[in-house]
Amino acid sequence: MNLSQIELLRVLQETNLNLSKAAEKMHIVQSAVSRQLHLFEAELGSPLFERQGKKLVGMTPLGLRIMDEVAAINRAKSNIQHIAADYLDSNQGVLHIATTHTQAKYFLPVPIQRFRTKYPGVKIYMVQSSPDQLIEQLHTRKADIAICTEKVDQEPDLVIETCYEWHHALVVPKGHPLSEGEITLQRLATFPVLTYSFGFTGRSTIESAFKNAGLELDITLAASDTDVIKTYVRLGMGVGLITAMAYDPQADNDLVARDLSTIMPSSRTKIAYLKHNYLPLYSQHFIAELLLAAKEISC
Amino acid sequence: MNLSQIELLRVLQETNLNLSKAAEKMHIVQSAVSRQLHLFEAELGSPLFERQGKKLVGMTPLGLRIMDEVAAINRAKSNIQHIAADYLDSNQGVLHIATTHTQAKYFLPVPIQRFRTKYPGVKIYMVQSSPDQLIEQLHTRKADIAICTEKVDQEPDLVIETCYEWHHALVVPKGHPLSEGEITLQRLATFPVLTYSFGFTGRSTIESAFKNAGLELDITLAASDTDVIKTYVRLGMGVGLITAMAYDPQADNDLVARDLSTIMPSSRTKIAYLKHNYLPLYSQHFIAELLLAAKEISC
DNA sequence: TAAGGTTACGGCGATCGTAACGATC
DNA sequence: GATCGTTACGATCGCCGTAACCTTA
Repeated sequence: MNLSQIELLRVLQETNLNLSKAAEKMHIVQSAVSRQLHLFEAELGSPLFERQGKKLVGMTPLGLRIMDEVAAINRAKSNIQHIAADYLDSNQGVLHIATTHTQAKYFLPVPIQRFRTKYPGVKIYMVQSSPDQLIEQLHTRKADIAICTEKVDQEPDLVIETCYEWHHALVVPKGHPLSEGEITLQRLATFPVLTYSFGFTGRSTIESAFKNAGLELDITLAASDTDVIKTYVRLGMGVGLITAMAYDPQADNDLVARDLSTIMPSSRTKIAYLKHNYLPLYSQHFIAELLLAAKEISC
Repeated sequence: MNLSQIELLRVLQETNLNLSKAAEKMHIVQSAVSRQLHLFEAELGSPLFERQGKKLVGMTPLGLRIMDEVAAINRAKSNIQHIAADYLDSNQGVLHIATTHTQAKYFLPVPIQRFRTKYPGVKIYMVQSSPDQLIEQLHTRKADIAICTEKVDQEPDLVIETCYEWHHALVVPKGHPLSEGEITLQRLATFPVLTYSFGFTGRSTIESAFKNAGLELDITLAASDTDVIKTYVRLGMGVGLITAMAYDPQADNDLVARDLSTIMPSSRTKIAYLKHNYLPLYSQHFIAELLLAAKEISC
């Protein structure tokens, strides 16, 4: 048994058990991969893969059971490398942040800018994706840290820290009936609503708020992007329900924002990362920076 | 990085950072070990060991941090091998049981005999040791399963299952004053006591029982071995406090046993094994056998 | 001087790449 | 015939063992 055989098992999983693709990923010829797999299976004494003819079509129960251990080894190996690299120079490296458009545009700019001045040697990659894919990004190690609002509870293997709490706001064009007077869910429900797509930025809290009040919600347009929503609000297509921090008093001075914190439950944006995965010092500092920025928002 | 380098780090720890000893353990020459260590340190970019001259005298912070990952890799690697071996033939293998004399003599015979008839191909090794060393035996992998009564709570990395609950009994020669009448702690305390050595077989519950009653305990002789205690009871050196199951009505018919369950708290014997360590099927069955035998005792 | 560690060098074996072949769609 | 996997063979590179040397108790 050796580490490249362990690595091979991981790569095979990522390539749908395709030896040729795996060989390519590992920068060796396909025949070498084939041989190593056979050698490994021979060493263990039983096959790890189900085969149809020569093609790999699945894993044996033994293979499946062993993949857990394989994952543990690969994780630890990569941790060793990262810890050592971090120890050599904790001021440079790469940081992959998976998040949604809203966070990237309205929350992250400040903490990221501060982080960059402290760690100019760290390259930052933003991996934008939909909320339900964020966790997947962590597991496939395309991202080191995910920042998300929905669906991240009760995931084992993940560390989840609450980042900040926020409310939705209503945005309407100046002069719109809802720009004045008391806002209630009942009153809101009489207008067509523009808000986030399903799964995005607290959409679920909006739905449950209306559902609990026994009201029907008429969502005319759903977007994953606050700016799109604002654009259509400006066109008079309806009233916008967006996260309060996405309202910019200067840029959006043609719109009126109304606080909804009294009639809508709050949402929580969280930071998530893999439990057994080593985070370099700069990543830990980045998280600290996020939490600091979050505190400032709350004030 | 390769697996033998990882293995080397583990062996170095076990040999007090002695390269020559490590080489011997790994069945290669010392120069090879030296080279591999240097290569590994070079690959990581920083030393893992503190050196005085050429001697290794300790680990760097980096080295210490990395040892956790090294342990994880070695664990997973060994798990892979065991899982595969188990899958090949779950009816043979080796089972190391760490336990104390009392368990080995009075509790284990029945479950072990039953286990042997089911798994004649499994070799059983009894690792007798003192209770405070039992856990050490697990961590150093000299034992797969430990059976013990004291000091096994709140160990992380260990799975602990309660096996059975038992009480102490008093044994005295026939005709002894305590062979009749009500037994109280007060009355007991007026006699010299023979019982287990510190740390053994519920010794601590005996002590606390007397202490809570404000009584001084006069322990004339302490042994780790019930048979030694019985021998000295026969010689009239005092009254014996032993585990109830160690009294054999036939073999010990010259002694009288008195139940102490009403005046002495019960003790719990537990089964312990490493958390991230794969236990072969037969080991799992052995544990089931233990729990079954424990149930029968309780009846 | 013994014990522990490093370095140089030669040989052997593991593993790779090339290449030809086999199977399956 | 294109894709995917296996097998044979020669070449290379890594790693071990021998051995000479260095350092410190």
